Amino acid sequence: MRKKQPTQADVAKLAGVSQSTVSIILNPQGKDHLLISEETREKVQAAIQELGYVINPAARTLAGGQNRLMGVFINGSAFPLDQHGFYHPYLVGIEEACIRHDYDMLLFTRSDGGEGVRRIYRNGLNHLRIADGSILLGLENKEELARLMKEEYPFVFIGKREVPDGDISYVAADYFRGTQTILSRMMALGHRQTGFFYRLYNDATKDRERGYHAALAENYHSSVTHMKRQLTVQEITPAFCRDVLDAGVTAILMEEPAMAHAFAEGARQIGRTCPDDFSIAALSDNDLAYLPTQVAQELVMINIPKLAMGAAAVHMLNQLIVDRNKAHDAIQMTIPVTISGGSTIGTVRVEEELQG
Amino acid sequence: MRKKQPTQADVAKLAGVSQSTVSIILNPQGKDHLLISEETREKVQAAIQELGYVINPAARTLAGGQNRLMGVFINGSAFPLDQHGFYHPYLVGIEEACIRHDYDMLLFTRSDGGEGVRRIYRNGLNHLRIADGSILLGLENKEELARLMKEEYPFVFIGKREVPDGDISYVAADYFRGTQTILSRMMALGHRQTGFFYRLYNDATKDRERGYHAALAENYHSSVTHMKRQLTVQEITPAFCRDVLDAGVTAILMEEPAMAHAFAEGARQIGRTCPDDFSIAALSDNDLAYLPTQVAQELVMINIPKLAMGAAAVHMLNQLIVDRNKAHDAIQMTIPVTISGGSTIGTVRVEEELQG
DNA sequence: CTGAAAGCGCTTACAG
DNA sequence: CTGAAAGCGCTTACAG
Repeated sequence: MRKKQPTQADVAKLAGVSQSTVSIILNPQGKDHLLISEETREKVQAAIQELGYVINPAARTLAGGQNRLMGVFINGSAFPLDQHGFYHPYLVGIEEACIRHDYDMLLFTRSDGGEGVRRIYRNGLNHLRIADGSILLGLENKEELARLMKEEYPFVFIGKREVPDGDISYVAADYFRGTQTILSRMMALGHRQTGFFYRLYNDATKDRERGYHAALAENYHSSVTHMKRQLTVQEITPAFCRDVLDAGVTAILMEEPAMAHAFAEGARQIGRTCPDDFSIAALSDNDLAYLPTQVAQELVMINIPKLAMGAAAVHMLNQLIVDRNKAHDAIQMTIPVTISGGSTIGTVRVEEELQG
Repeated sequence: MRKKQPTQADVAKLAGVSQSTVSIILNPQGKDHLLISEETREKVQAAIQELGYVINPAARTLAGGQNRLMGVFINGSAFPLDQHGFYHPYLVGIEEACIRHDYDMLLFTRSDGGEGVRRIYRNGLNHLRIADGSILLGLENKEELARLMKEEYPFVFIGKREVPDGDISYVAADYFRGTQTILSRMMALGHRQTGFFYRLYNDATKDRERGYHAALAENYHSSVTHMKRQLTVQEITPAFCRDVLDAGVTAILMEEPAMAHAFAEGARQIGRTCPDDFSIAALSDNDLAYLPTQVAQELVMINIPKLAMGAAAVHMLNQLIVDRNKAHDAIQMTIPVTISGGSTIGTVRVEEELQG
């Protein structure tokens, strides 16, 4: 039979004080804390030692205290077998910042209703509520976000999400400026015919798209041919590459490195090489571990500052938790990206220009 | 100002029933659950929908319910930057099993008192108590284990730990049989002079040592020369290798692959090669990612079934939690290991035998 | 089948 | 400086 834990009342009885005195001593941030005499404090500490008292976090939360629990809701595995998980770098940043801010991490694992999508609400219950606040990664369900907002549950989204019913707090990568920088660099080297290819059309894609158009607008004032479409990696065949290149496109922006790699491979098979015949760049560094090391090093791409984003999310969420009783605007933070690689962008060949 | 969440009392009022009826409906495992009429049930569900009611987990825990929270206490980073963390494969198994058993994972991150060691108890408070039970990895502090036992907090240790005050529940790898198998294989190939080198002397080392002696005992009935000592990788210099080999030792067991690799390298520098001049094996597969791929493939070594161990820990802990009000013996489980590689073990050369 | 009530172990005004 | 008391939102006997 499991023994009953000692409670504050037990401690109080042993120390010869009231239970609230014990509570006040245990809560240094409370306003009465300084009023307790050193003598009382020592008696209580001694009783705590003697009984092996430990606080009951559930009772503390219920009574209005905090658990210092930071929830992490991932729409996927936090510990994928291959260790190259998309989310891993965010989690590194989150864990590190949680340690600094003195939070434990609560990983919600059991929200998969068998539909392949993890849901926050099941049976009408918000699982997140046991944590003081939560960081959300990869959640696509905007309804659930809207409901969390309505409940005024403190949360921070990693990645950008625009929801209908008002602003949510998020930390995002600056895809706008990253994309703009890369395309401007290409256009400075003479490229005029551009292509923009994405895997999914989501809020991040919209930012990249805006950056793409901003670069077009500021770098070229006469008309420019450009292609823009949604693609899967499987669709990037040699035939597709020929179509794109024969249309005169020489500056290619792909959402994912794997798509850029597939294009370079497809083009090679029809005798076109990079950067001689075309320049190419990726607008993220996702799943880089699955590409050859050389590609990972040479391909021009946007590096998503995942560690910094994870850490920033913890900072922001801590702020929301601390201020949870004040009226509060959403905090939205955009973190600068860096651009790596270099050898997949070059000047436009003279022949190309003559042809074009 | 944060809105107050609706409570069961609010739901009850709207549905025109008592608060306990709402609770009974929300707890399908409770004994009164079947007694509620379908009509009442529907009224209550409708009220829950309308109010957006969500249960308060802290209140539920306090009142004796369960949170289905499984704590994970790691003496290190759960999300190491290099992604080759020692603990990662355990966590993969734990996460997967937590999903199956419907637990969320609570990662205790904030127990580092700045001493480089994470502690369960701080300020006399057991942080683990918010979780229904916890899995412990890499905890060296036997005092804390003893205290957890005294409190009858449900926990499972990953790795073997013998504590003074009784048995703890653990899941361990079968280093005994793994070591015995490897050394028997070496001795079957003619090796008689053996060396056993370890990095730390802990409970796992003791198991390996027992396996080592078991193999010696069963394979050779006359006297045998053997070396046994504690080592760091740094100490494995060419001079050290010469000493060992010149002493006639031909069968070498190293705790870690890195130690085995260092020995093979050191030996190569003094002109001795494996498996011609000696056979070598590692008694774990820790930190394999840092060794050359070829070494990782060829070196004979014990593969620790980390995924299976993590999953088994969750199963066991779930059992302890379910049975927490019954008297309970500790559950101790040893999981078979496999042995990989092969080309670092060979027959003893005739010259060696003549020399020896 | 359903409700009134005790109790889980805390925090926090409030009263002295 | 310290204590008595209300209340946080549930679960679970208990009574009907």
